[in-house]
Amino acid sequence: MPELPEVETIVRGLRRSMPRTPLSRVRLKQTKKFASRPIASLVGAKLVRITRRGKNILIWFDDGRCLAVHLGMTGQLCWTSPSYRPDRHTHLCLEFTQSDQVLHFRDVRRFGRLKLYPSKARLLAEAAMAKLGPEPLRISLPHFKELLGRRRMIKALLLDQSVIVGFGNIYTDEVLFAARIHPAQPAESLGPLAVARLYRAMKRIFKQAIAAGGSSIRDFRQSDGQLGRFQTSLKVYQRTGKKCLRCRTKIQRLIIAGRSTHICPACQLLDS
DNA sequence: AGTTCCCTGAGG
DNA sequence: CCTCAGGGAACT
Repeated sequence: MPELPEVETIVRGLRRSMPRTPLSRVRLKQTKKFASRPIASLVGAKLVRITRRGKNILIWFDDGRCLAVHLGMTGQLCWTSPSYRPDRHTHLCLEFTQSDQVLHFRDVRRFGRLKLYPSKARLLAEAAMAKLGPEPLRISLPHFKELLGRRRMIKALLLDQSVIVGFGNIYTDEVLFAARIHPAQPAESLGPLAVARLYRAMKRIFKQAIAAGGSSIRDFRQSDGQLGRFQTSLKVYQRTGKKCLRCRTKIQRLIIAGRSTHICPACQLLDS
């Protein structure tokens, strides 16, 4: 569930209380999924910055190394105090010299990823990173138009991180509703007006959701443990059977691109 | 490009 | 007990 706005919210929150002292201790739960023993070698390094690429959180150290964190579905990355008691879902704790800030990573369903890279060059060379598409908040309209010149269903295309990054199931449904586009519409069949609506809806919804601290649907928490506020602004996601806020038709749930999909059947017509 | 699987907790 | 939730890798 963490999509671009939730990941951006986490990154901004993590930056706010970043300790500048050396890492003093790494506590790691060794599971098959997070077999990340090399992370322990970060002791002594200092945090220099925290950035985002798509849904990946990049934690940079003064020796050039980078810890890449993907939250998957239920991952949480929070600052806590040294008195925090790791539970059975806490996989990593980073402690810092002369600091009360402890960074911990929890992931109930273990769909997340932790990986340490020796340098920026090695991170960028990683296939999973190199093939990521453009950032929705940076992309130009002409470039966006270009991405849509394929036959695939628009929803499948938006969800594909190698086409464009940051979309997950919630924001895809919301953006398509706002742009009045049916999720099964072949992308290349969208006219210039529809593409422009989609482009503007994408920018607006991502920006508003970031400003609201993301959407807390199930597990999402900001890096300080607070809930996001954008869930109250969602117009179609999980509103199956409720009235469309634009035309009062009942919202339908269907399966598209293997994902549960929410649409207003009157506002989002499939045209051929 | 579509399908399966990973993983756990919530809800029926 | 069963089904569902879904990001992304690894298949086919």
